[in-house]
Amino acid sequence: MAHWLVKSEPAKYAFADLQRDGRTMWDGVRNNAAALHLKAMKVGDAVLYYHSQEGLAVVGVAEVAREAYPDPTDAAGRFVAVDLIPVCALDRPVTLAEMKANPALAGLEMIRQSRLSVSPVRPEEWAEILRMAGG
DNA sequence: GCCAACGTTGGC
DNA sequence: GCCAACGTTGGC
Repeated sequence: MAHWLVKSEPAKYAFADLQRDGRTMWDGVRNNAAALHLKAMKVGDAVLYYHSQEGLAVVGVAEVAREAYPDPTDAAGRFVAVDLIPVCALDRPVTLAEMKANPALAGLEMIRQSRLSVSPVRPEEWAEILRMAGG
């Protein structure tokens, strides 16, 4: 099972919205690198949910419920969407500042390339972030 | 609000 | 095919 991290502006779609809805279509990705990651996702893969712009922290865990399919919001048909379901909120959010300050996370893709909205997370990085969350 | 990073576009 | 200009994202 692979691990991922997705970003969302909480003002647009927060983790609480995903918990309320029970499931969401992760659409609107218009970046090729991010789209490649979406295409690599498998059902059951675990996904960290990060709040950008406001919060600046990983706040929850989600799971891939449907693998990549054509994004209905992309008229050109070049990009894909996946479906996500909520798993749990973190006991404590893990902030970007904390992650940047942790040498164990120096290689984290979302830190190395800050604009990438969908990025892979290594197993040891996943474990470290959950540890920081108090889980 | 500013700016850095980075992807995309378009002229040549 | 190169590269400058431009747009977008996202942290600060």
